[in-house]
Amino acid sequence: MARRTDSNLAAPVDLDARKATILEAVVAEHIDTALPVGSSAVAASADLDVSSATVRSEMVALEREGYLAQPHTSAGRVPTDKGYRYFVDHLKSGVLGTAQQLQVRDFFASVRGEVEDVLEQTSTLLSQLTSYTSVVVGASHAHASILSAQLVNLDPRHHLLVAVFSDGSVIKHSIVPTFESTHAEVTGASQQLNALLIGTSLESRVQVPSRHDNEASLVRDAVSALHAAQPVMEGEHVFIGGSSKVAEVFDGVETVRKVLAILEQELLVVSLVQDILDQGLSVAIGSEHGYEPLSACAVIVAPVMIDGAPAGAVGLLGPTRMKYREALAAAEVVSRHLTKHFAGDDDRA
Amino acid sequence: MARRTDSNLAAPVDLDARKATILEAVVAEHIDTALPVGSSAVAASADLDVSSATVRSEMVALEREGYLAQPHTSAGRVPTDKGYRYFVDHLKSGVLGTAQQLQVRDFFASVRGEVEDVLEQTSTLLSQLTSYTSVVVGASHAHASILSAQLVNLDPRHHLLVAVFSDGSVIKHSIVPTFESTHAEVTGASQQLNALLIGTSLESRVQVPSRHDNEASLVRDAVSALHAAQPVMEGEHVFIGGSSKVAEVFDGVETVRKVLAILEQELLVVSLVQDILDQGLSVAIGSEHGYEPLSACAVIVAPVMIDGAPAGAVGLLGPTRMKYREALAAAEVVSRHLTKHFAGDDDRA
DNA sequence: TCTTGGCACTCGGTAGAATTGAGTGCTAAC
DNA sequence: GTTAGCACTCAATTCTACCGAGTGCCAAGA
Repeated sequence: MARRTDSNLAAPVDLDARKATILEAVVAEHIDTALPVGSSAVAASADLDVSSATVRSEMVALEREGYLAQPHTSAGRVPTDKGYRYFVDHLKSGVLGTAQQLQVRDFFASVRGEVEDVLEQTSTLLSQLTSYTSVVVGASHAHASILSAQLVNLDPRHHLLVAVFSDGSVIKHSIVPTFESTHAEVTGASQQLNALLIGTSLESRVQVPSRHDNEASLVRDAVSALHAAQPVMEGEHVFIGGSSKVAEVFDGVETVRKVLAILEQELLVVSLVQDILDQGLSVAIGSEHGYEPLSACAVIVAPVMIDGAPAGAVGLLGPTRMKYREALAAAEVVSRHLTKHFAGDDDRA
Repeated sequence: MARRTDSNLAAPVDLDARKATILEAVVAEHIDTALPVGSSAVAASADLDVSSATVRSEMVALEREGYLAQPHTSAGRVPTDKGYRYFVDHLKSGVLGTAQQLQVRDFFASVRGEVEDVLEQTSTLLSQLTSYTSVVVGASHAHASILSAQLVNLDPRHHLLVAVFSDGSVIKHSIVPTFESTHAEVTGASQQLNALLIGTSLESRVQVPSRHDNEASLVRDAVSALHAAQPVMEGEHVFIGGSSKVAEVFDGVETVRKVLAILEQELLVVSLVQDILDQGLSVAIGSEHGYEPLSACAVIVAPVMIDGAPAGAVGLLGPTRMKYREALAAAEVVSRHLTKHFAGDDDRA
């Protein structure tokens, strides 16, 4: 399973077998212990029958090539982002533990409710499965068509536009005209809106009435409000689960603060996920995504499909030394279930 | 301004003037420096003309009475929760800095949009003003009456109930009957629902049709779905701003983790805020609210009113050594503005 | 009786020195 | 090309001494 397209990067230079084994041993060990890994540990663990001295000389090579780094002389080696990248690219895909598989199955067998609720709960699930912070990004409504649009009279000066979309989403928008409207005018405008908007999507432009009466004016206000809402929709469906994991998983208050600060900006999180997907990656390590404050992080993403079209994504955010195999497995399994949940419409009991 | 009712606690024993001055000096100094405060510092700062020895002997008394504590012999004193409580109860109310006042004014002069958006942005504002994590709890919809209810046909087996309330809120709920319905049936059910529900609130029971045709069945499903949604509504409107401040303001990863974990459970946050309001407090210090994981925290709350009735609250969460005067001032100012914003309906341009 | 200067004492924090030990790089021999 | 051997490096740990902020107590003074 390729975890990276070669589109925008030099073809991955493959290391010879022994270097690869050593690199992988270092990464695995470091992920486990969070400590620099020494040559003797590698010589002992990996089943290459060479002495630590040999490992050592290979390690200088790996360091020269940028896969490993030394915190200081006389310490063991630590993987660089490039080292993690190699590791991830050559990872044989893992499987979820049976207990976790069961948990996922149970979850999707019993979730019900609105899309938003499902996504929110999914983000909690994903975070529990992995002990990392999870991100679930919902579909954009841009392409959904409008099934119903109505204007509701709150009081003479305040009206509420409520639009229902074919994907089951609903948006509302206050309309506060500069004039008072009669009940009849609002009802009339509501009917016109329905006629005008049903079947259109947020992307399509519609012909608004050009008359100057209150009713026409309401219709114009409503339509423009609706189209103004479009950019907002993107960010509407971000669910972040397990933000407290950030404090468990990163060391250094400053890192924790920076990551939390990023997570607070949901729009930014959406574009982060989107960027990674656009790059064709399923894992972005360290500085591979451009977000400097997250340079200590690795982000895993997996797209969710509806009708074969991308319609959102699930993601995991952890330290660069995260447990890639397990986390990738979890993200993939959950995204697959989610895709099925929205496609086969219902694995409900 | 009383920050505590005496309803459930022994009447506050008032300390003699000198003890009070000393206690207040210790608290103020500790809030400022986060360090234990020594007798000489107090003797120097507070304008009581006594020697450090005298201060010392008073401090032993204050410690015996539970207002102060010593981290260890030969360290200065640190306030206990009881000490903070005295401090807060005798705090003369502060005023916001002019820059901040301006910021609040500007904010409320220019916010617009749906209630949810306003509340969310308010929570960000409050957190920026104070450098603490903020909580904004929106009104419950229980009392709002229904202005419109309609059933929209997504496909023959999936319908969406959309209800609009007099307070401008909208809720939706999927209806997935066990049978397929014609367009006419859905439209019919929609009309019946409108007739049935308009003017009722989520609290009032309505008479549902007892017939056995599809249309009646849809109506029953929709009504019960709507009433089942009620408990959920409470939690619908919680906005937490500045959760990254948690990492700035508390020391100890474990504390940060615990606090974040609490903040993740929005329902819990709502009841925390509600509990504090119910106790008649505007500040809950340390273990005064029953939430053990938050024993290192102080929580400030200020109710938001609509039409004279409580309709939500704003809150701030910080360490027990938080800057009470400023934080209280910010919470009060913001809650007042918010109240005005929703009442005077609009200080918009 | 309250206040205060004086004084011995406590104990966390810091700074420096010594030590440890994991791990390296190099080299000479296999 | 591999490896055992060895000198070297350097963070981390331990130990020591010591400083000093702060206390508690007491005896003298108001």
